[in-house]
Amino acid sequence: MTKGDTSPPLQTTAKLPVVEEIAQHLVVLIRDGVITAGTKLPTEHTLSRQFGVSRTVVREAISRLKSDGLVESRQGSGVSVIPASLRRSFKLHEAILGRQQVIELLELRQPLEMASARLAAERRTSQELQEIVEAQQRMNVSLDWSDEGVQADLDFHHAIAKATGNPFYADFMAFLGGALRMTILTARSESGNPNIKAVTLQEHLNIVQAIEARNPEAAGRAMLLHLQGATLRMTAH
Amino acid sequence: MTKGDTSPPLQTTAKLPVVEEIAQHLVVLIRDGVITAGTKLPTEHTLSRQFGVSRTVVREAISRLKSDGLVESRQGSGVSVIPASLRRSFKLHEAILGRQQVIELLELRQPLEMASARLAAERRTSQELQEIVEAQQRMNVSLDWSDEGVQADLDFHHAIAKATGNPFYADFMAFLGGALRMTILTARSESGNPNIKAVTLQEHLNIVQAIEARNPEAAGRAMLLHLQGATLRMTAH
DNA sequence: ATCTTAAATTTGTTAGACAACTTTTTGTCG
DNA sequence: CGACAAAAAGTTGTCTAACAAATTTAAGAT
Repeated sequence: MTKGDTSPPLQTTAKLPVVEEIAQHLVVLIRDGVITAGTKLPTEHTLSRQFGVSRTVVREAISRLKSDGLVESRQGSGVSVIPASLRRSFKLHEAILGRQQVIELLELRQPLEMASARLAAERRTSQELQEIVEAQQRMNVSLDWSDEGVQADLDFHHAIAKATGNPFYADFMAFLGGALRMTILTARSESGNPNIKAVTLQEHLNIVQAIEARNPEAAGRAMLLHLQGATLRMTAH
Repeated sequence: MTKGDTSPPLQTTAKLPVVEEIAQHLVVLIRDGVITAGTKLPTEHTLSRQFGVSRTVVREAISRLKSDGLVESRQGSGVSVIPASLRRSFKLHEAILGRQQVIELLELRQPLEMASARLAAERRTSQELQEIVEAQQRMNVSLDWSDEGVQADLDFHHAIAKATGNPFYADFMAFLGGALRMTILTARSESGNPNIKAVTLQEHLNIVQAIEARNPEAAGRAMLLHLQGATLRMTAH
């Protein structure tokens, strides 16, 4: 008879770790301007007593804020809040995205993917083109429309982003792809339409051909068509 | 007396904190695939001995990785690496950007700013328009071409991003603006050309008018012109 | 061999201590 | 009284030790 299996303490929400809770609490305090930029946080001792936890836990929470560039600590002085938007971190607050958020994220992705395709068409080397084709083919042979197929799809877009020669494109596309991965997976599993795969492959082929021909305009246009189609397939419940 | 007058540059390397160093080391291990996704990290005790630091430090480092969604820890089991691209964090590794990185970051920003302007022209409310105009005017009255002028400039772009109604645009633009802030500041201080300000203000005015007229095409075009000009001013040392 | 139970691992959290550094206070001298 | 130097207090950085909680592994009994 384990003790923690029943009767959730129903105090807040769930059993989310103490450190995470405190970190989030501090983030809210900073974001809402309760703790103005430039001023200092309460001391670790104070926060420790205030939250009823040990200093270690407080330090781990603050360490996360430092990692995100939200605060800066100087030994002997204290922990000061860094001016409003100098955070060098962009993160999704929740791991799982709601429907509205997926739409918004796709709306952010669209212009980036188009620019990515255009730049790739301009700058791609033969080696980078080969990697794009390889991902395309791997998606082609994936019989089942599930995990590895989605992975090949994401790799396809990532390969294009890498072909821009701009590492920020590559990194950010990988980030966005990871965030949308689950959504893509569920969307495809729910709609059992086998026709979708053929359509997607044709759209991909158009993009590849434009990049191969070093035609930025055509590449951007083909990517736009692909994304519009994909968005419909993903968001039309 | 300003705070930055001390701290002579005799550090250059050995200054970075222990926790940060270890965290970065672990990130590299994961990114380079030395520790495969799905497998577990060495135990905290092992890492502690391996790095020659206490378990507290190791825990703080791991806590940062957890915050970025890179790893997941289960009490009693261990710390397992989360599948490659499920990280819900996009961050700049270095706080200070080199010249090449600035160019690349601007290249990433351009299509986003254009899309932002287009969407803002479509969806902006009168209140959001007012905020854009307010930032524009604040930039106008800022006599000196320094800190608050740059802040108003960033606020201008941020206000446009907020007017898209898409919070991801707003957040990401704030993030990019913060990253480029220093570069903008130094670029403007170095080139003492007072004509630049008039040009920039005129470019901003064109954008505002297009958004006010709810003309997405014109807004995107005006933003493109503005960014191309700004890029030249920033990168042509 | 299978199930149950105990022991060993491993992370989560707490407590206290000392070092390194900064800020504040105090003491001294001009 | 004011300025400067030294001492004291405060704060973050790191370490050690310990226990709690959860999981995994090993041992034991039927």
